[in-house]
Amino acid sequence: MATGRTHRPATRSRGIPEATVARLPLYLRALTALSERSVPTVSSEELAAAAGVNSAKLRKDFSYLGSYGTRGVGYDVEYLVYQISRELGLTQDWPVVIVGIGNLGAALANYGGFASRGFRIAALIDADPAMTGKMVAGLPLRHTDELESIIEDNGVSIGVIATPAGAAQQVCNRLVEAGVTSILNFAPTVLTVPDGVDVRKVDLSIELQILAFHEQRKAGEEADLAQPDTDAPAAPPAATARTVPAEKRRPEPGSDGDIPAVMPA
Amino acid sequence: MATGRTHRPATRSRGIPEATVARLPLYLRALTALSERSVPTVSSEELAAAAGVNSAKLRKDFSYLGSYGTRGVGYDVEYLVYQISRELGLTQDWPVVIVGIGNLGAALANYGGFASRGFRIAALIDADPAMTGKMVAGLPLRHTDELESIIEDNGVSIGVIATPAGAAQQVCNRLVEAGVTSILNFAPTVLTVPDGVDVRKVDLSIELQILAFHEQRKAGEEADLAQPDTDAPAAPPAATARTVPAEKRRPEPGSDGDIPAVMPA
DNA sequence: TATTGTGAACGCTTTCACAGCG
DNA sequence: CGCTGTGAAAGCGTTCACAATA
Repeated sequence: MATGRTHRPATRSRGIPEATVARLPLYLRALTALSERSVPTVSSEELAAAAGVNSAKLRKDFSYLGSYGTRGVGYDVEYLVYQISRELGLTQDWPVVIVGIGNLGAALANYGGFASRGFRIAALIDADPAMTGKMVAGLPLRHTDELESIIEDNGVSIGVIATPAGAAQQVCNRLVEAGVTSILNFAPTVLTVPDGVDVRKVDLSIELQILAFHEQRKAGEEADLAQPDTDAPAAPPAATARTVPAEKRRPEPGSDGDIPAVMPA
Repeated sequence: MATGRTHRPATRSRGIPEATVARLPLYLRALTALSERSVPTVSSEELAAAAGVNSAKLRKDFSYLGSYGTRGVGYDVEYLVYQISRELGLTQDWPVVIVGIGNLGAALANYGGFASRGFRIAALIDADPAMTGKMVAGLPLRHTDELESIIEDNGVSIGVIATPAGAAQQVCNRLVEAGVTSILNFAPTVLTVPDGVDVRKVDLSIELQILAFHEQRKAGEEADLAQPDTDAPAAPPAATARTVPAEKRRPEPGSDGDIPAVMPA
């Protein structure tokens, strides 16, 4: 690198590692905050701290975009904001639809992060006819029947699925059929899509379970040799079926109200 | 492995790769579905398909837990459900608090995935005094003042932060101070925590930005040599500050209502 | 025979450490 | 001198392909 900067720093984009792409939004956020405080330049060390990564990683990441820094000085904040925004495709307008306006869908519609940075909610779509026309986040709910026309009319290529698990695949199919090629899935299901369609999933229950794993680890380290195999079945792998010792949750008097148990775990 | 199965398949847990841990909940979900359909055994191929991974990966993952399968047959569904549940720490009760009951917090409180699998909402906490006592998901909202006592009284070690970005670090500090050691963060900020505290973040805006990157890629591949550098500033890295070409979003007549623009990107 | 369990190869990601340069 | 940019090394994670075995 260093030498030979050709005339197109633009489509040098070929082959930015996925791990780097996933961090660019983080850097962008930190840079935006600096920009708002009118900080003109920032070192890799400072920016890395703000983004919660280490500086070597950050420098390596930026090296995939080009040589945008100045040795001995750091990075120009505004310039980097622009370059990263462009790299991420945020200098253009991305109409999105949100399908499934329950608690979560409504939260998403009201979430500022969607409206900012080039994302624009083209429509909120729900299957419940009784909800059609109701206003959420300033937008009228549209019925699922209109899904295809909404997508085509608005040139929507990004869809957000916030339906119950059972409806997700079907909604997904219709989105893809209508032309959506990127999907953000909040429903706790594995979606099957054709090649060329990207799916990212956000799964609250999975995140909690990962935390529980580590939490258990911590607890186990203290007591260590405790936990002499609770009442675990030492059943031979392919013998009589073993059942989880049923619900052994203590419902803690007075705090287990009517929490819906959808069991999407 | 194979040979020498010692008496404690239990705390063989040492050193399960993080990537594997992150997939265990996925397998568990697929297995639970099979269990509900009373399917007795499943092959790595079938289970992998249901979980959306390839079978080699699944077998490797399971190999870290122990030899729970039967060659020529497959895995006993119930037995695996139990083993994975135990590995993840889901056979015990995990009281959690959710802090910040806005749109998102309420959605989380109502989300079935929280209530299932050993997670129990110990309390919903919000800073707004006007909200205190209001019922959400069958639980009364508690005021932030009670945060410490709630955590101590209930032995809460997992906290969910769904506050605005500005309040997140402060809430986090109080949670950690009171004894929480695992945090699921929905606020778009980097949280700083002491060693020994786990943080996982869920960031809607980041996921969308990653999708936008790939989406842009796809579009670029079609038109390819098009996009001759929109109006990009070829500014020398450390020269005069470059500003993003201001808002060039077309507000698409009639659809840019009062969407809050919090800009947490 | 069908399918698991796993060494070994491969590829991606992170980290190191320092040359290059303003 | 200070800080970026980057080869090279180290560390993980995935995939291959096949020996082990119920």
